[in-house]
Amino acid sequence: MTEMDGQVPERFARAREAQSVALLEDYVEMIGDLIAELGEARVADIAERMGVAQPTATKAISRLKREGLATARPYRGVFLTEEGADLADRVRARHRTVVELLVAVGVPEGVAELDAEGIEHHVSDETLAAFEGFLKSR
Amino acid sequence: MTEMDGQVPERFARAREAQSVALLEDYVEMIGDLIAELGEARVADIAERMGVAQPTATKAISRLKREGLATARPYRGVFLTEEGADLADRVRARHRTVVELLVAVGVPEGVAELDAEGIEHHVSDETLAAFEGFLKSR
DNA sequence: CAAGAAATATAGCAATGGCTATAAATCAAC
DNA sequence: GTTGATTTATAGCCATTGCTATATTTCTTG
Repeated sequence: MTEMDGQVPERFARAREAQSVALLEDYVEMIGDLIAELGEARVADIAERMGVAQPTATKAISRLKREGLATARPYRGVFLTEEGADLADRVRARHRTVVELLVAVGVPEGVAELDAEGIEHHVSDETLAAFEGFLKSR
Repeated sequence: MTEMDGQVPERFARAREAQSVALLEDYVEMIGDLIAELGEARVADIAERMGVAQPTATKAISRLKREGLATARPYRGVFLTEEGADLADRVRARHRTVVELLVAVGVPEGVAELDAEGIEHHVSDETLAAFEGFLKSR
């Protein structure tokens, strides 16, 4: 045990909070990718890439709209708000940094990609800055 | 984009799976800690340390019993099965390694503890091995 | 050992994130 | 421009993980 015992509940609360944001981040990044590649993000494409059924994607998109990250008209494509696009950029950059960090400490490329998907959502700004510093100073 | 585009849905599915196991791991580790410290794990203590209400802890313990990781009789303490104790040991070791790795690449101790709580559940055996190798070879 | 305090369990609610089945809207092609 | 195919939305289900309120059991103490 460490000297931080008193903060244990807060640690878990923080991890839970991060998890609740993770899905939003994944969807926003994916929508950003689709728009960049295809000019628009269709529900069917989003569902396929996320590996979920189409109604699941529709429901997630509703939440994105509620949170002000995306806009969509019924039976039309999905688009990101400025806030959503900013978030997508940050998520993408963080993902790259996490993969690079993992590779830098010896994790095989493919494994790094797989693990980064889960890890990235729990990397705070401070840790991300440390990762960048480490990568630069090698 | 990388050369792994075809596996994107599997990546997310894997991250989701890891998330569903994370809570079990946290509870098992915490119960192990409590037994080591106090000789037994009471529901009230588990709830307090996990930062959740007592019925939430009770419900989680039911799941642990269902999964064969813990045993408990009503109104009595909670104990780990052999499988649960093994899991607790592995989780604890992995947690330490993740914190050490983070510190090794420049993350401040306190931040490392916070972030590790979320990160550790997404660290595969292969990545963990790479972390250990990196730490040893410094 | 009886009563009150403390701990645990249960009931029931909400949000999230899955799913299938089906309805409704759009698109394509004749 | 209709019709059939495709796409999206909706309805309704399940499990999980939280919560509060309340019942029940155990513990403690006079």
